[in-house]
Amino acid sequence: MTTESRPGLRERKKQRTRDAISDAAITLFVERGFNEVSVAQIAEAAEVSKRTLFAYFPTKEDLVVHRMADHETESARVVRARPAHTAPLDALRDHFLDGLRRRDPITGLNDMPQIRELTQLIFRTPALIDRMQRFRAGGERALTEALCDTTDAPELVARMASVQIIAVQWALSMENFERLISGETADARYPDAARSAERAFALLANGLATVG
Amino acid sequence: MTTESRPGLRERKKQRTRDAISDAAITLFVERGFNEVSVAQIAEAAEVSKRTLFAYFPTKEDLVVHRMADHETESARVVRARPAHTAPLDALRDHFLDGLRRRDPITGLNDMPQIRELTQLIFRTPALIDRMQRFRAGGERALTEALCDTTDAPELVARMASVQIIAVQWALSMENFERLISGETADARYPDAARSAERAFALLANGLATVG
DNA sequence: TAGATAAGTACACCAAGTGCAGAACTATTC
DNA sequence: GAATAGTTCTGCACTTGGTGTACTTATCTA
Repeated sequence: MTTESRPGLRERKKQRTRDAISDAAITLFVERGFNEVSVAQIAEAAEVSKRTLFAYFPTKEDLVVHRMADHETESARVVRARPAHTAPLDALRDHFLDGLRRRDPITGLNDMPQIRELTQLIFRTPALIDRMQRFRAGGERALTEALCDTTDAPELVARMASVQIIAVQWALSMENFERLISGETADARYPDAARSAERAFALLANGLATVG
Repeated sequence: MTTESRPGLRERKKQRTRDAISDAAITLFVERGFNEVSVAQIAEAAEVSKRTLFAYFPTKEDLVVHRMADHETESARVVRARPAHTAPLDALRDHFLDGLRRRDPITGLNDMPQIRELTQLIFRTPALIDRMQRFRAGGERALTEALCDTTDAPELVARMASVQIIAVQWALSMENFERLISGETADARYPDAARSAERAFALLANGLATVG
């Protein structure tokens, strides 16, 4: 009756429940603000018990930020998957620029209403910003390892390079977020965003001494 | 009876109360761990009501991290106060190296028992790490402004330089913290710490392209 | 269809943090 | 130096995030 590749009913139900909870949460948060909605209200809206909600998401913050979890190790993956004879930094720059072109939400350059609302929610809520920073730390660790494994740079250099790169990517994304929040469209912002990214990566490559 | 410069009894009492609460908190936290001590117990140990405790410190985390608040704008101050014809990055490097020599706790290179214990407490407690990151964001903003005000670098460059610098300083301090936590003494660590810092700042100045 | 196993629920509980009304204290003024 | 105005502190009730537990209900397997 069920094909061999399809997960069982149990797994499908779990996924549906998980989505129901997350959707209810984000809808309510966007509507009324993170602190103005209680987890009890979310559980009620998703038609599950509070206890079940916490079985799927360990904290209230995770109801929102779990959607970003995939991106945690993105930079590390890009470095590992880069073509031979390509410098890590070049691969990362190209990937970021491609993200801008594709309007990847992670670059801050996506102005679709749902994504914009989610972004604003996060940036208006200190507790959520804090939580995002934890992903950043994880991303730094993963990138450091990727650099160590795929280049012959000493560990200190890998660590420093990695924190610099993540910091710059983060700052570029933040800048784009802010512009979009203040009303600019993604298409209008794109040319400057791309130029900024190119300059920022050039700065990473060539060093701060070049600007006095 | 009181000299004109001395604050009134009320102010002095406030300061004493504040110190009593903070001291009680840190003593208990170090003894038993952040999550194993409730604010009610801290209030009791400091002989104030829970309500008074929250009048002085807005959250449980602030009981610990308020001691770091002064350092938030340290980098910005260093840049603003640097001698004429000195590059910001040089001033910051010299300041960091001087911090290492002085065993400034902020560099992670102080192994006095009290400071070591406090450091370990923070790094063992995710909630406290999160809170520390908020200082970092403030430090980045302040440094960006300082760079804009005292150099003719465009704002994008100032922003990127600032997040890179703060990221590197943070990573260097973390490295020192970890070494000391794993048993090394500050004096034993010092030579490597200084060399690492010099290399890291050189990397900032010369760029990542220099290392493939 | 029986029974093992996993998911979900109800309920009681703890801790962080807030609002409020009044008590205790400090500063000021006559 | 007593009245009083202004702060700080307290006690208490309350909300909310999060956990432990014993129990029910649903899915899977044989």
